[in-house]
Amino acid sequence: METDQPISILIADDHQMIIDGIKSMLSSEKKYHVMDEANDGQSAFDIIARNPEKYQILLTDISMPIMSGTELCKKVKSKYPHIKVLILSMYNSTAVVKEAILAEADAYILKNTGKDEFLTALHRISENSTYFSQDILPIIYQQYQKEKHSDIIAGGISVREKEVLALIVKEMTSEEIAQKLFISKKTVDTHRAHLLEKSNSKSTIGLVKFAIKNGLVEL
Amino acid sequence: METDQPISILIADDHQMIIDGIKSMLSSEKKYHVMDEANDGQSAFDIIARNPEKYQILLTDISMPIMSGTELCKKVKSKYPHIKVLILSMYNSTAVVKEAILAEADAYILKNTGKDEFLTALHRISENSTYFSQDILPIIYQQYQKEKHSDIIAGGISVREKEVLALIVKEMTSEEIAQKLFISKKTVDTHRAHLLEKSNSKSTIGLVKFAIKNGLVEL
DNA sequence: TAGAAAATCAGTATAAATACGGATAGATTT
DNA sequence: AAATCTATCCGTATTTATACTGATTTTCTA
Repeated sequence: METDQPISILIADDHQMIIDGIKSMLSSEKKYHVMDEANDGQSAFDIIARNPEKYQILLTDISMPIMSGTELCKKVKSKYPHIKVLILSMYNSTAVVKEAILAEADAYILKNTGKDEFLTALHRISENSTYFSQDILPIIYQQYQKEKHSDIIAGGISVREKEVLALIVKEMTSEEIAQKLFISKKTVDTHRAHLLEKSNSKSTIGLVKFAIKNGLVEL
Repeated sequence: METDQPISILIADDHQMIIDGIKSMLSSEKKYHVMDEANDGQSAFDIIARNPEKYQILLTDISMPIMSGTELCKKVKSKYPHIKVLILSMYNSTAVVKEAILAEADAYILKNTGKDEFLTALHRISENSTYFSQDILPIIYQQYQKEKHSDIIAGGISVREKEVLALIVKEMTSEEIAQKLFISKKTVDTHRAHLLEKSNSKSTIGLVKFAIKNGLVEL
């Protein structure tokens, strides 16, 4: 199937410039063809759902509004396993990489890598192989397997903790968060303590940076 | 001079993919030619300093390591005023736009704008005109003129305040910051209060987000 | 040179976050 | 069945941050 007609690609990125850049980059490569594009995870998923057989490769950013790249990857991989997913990320952090692996991404590259590596990644996943940016290889061969709980995400942070973290980043106090989630302020404090540990932060400030770096929240 | 030989461009961006994307986008436009590239502000400046006449347009990202895009813009504009500067930004905030204007940028566009707008911006600055992304036009025609103090940056934040902010984002307490800057903790608290006002934040969390959004710190 | 703004410092008070040291119930894994 | 992990809760104490109302010096600029 790689011989005559080009491999069709769907790009999901909230930065139009990245999309246009990639399209231009690929315009000279007749092996690939960018069929459609989306600016958030949900639209990307909808586009695929409308005609799943149309796409062979999904090229997605990590941090996008409405639905993140990793969530999109998970959903696509579970419903349309024939689609290869290449994740593009701004940051090179253990947590995000692990999340991408757990989402069963086929390739993961950083946005600060060049055209060559990008094309290599595309070639590899077209051959049913995988490609992970060189910088993150050490991370992969660690014990990510044992953390394969569906309810554990970036850096061992639970869904509940993530929920609390999102509200913290929204400048809410423990008191306010407690009310919003119908739990005690003490419980929120405990979550905070665990978040501080898991993110190796000294204070809430570190927490905010952690959340942003790991794409757990929208800036 | 626009007639025969292409207009030479220098790109500064710490994301190689953006550089390659832009290069691909411009490869079909024979009017422009990307001569060189840099991954941070300092290298970009060095490259220009080595041969200032070689470049007609500087295309730079806002947030870059070592030297930011706006700083780069200021330095280039003061030493080599013949070079037109187009600033590429991730975020569309009043503060950043104002900073870009004060840095005398010729064009300012967002990374989520498409190829067309990008080319329009290039054409405009080639004709000694300016181009500012449509979304930010209202901001421009406000009283940015009266804030034209060289020591005032993003959102009316002074250099000292910016200094304090940078340390806050590094998870330092007021006490620690006071020691580091050889001032009283009370002074640091005052700076904090002013920063909270100017960034419209309820707490330090908002301050951190503000700093990141406006490229005042490296994440 | 008068006025504005920045940078410095102070007191007092409250609110919020962090650090301890616990505890319990439920789910999952080994 | 035992161990582990999550999510929930409590008390006490300390540290940090924020709010409010001041003030002084310097620096720049209109």
